[in-house]
Amino acid sequence: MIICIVGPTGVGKSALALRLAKATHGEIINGDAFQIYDEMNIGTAKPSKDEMREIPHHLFSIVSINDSFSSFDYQLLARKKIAELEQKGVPIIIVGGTGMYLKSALFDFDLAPQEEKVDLSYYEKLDNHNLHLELEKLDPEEALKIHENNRKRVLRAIEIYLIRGEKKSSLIGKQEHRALYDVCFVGLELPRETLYNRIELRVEKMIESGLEEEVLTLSSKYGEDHKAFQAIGYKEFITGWHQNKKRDDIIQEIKNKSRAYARRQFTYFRNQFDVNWFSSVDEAYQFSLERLNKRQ
RNA sequence: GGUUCCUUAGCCAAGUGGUAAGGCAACUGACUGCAACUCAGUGAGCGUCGGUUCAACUCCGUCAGGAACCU
Repeated sequence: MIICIVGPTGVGKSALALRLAKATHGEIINGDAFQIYDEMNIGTAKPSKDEMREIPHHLFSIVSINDSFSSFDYQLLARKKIAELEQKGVPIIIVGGTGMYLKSALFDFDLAPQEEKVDLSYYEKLDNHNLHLELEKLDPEEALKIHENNRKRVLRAIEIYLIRGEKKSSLIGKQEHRALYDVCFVGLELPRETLYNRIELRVEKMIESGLEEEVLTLSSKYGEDHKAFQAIGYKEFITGWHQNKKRDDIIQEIKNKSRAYARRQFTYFRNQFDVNWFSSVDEAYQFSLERLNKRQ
């Protein structure tokens, strides 16, 4: 039995996971795209060293900022870790806010093991509209689903076809769209206003804890051009410095982006997973505990 | 007390005598190798009252609120 704790940023997922793990001698697997990276601690609200020492935490800080990481890598590592813990017979608690990572690991996503590079330069030169027309030729079904302005996704759908020789739509069509594990999704929610206040407070705490210094240190150590720095808090400081933005404006921007992110997470979890939602942490805790105990 | 100017969605803001750009925020949604990414959709009839006009948010006046300057 796997308990997968989801919800928007700042609701208290990590704390719930920790509490559950302590009570059940369970172990925690990270389901967050940026807590994966080493050295990004303050901005990603990673659990503290003490907490990690107390309870086994997996898939935290395992990738260097230099490395590129994707949902394929996550799928591989997470599944491996799940198998290992199932073998060991401990309760598994996955916590994270990255819906797609969770979905790709837990559901029957078909991601090709190694992806060769294909030359997309012809496509990259096209404007949005013509690029979309190209996808329409290769994979009309997929073209219907992706808006032509969503260049990134249109390009990726074309790339999938070129690499795999099969349409993205047909690859997805072959899947059963069900979870591969006995997993129970537990969602934490709060009224918008309460959540937004918590998020703002959390950002302020991050600033006090030295987020700005962390960003400066890491970006000068590794350079600024890394996927990892797309993370909220890092991105805003890096681009803000270049644009000579005022510190307060940068902080405000981080708050805004965090709120918008929380909103998107709600949309994702509500509509992509079958989640048991709780606005009370205690109730979520009780519910999860019962689920875990039932299987042991 | 006088003169001039301003008043457009939650905020910022463009605009024309013929029925209102855009940005931010908010909300809804999409999401199968960048996902804390990327993308789509949704809102006002223009401070108030009255007048001119075929037609006013756009012209005239009234009142209210605000700004600047003068005394």
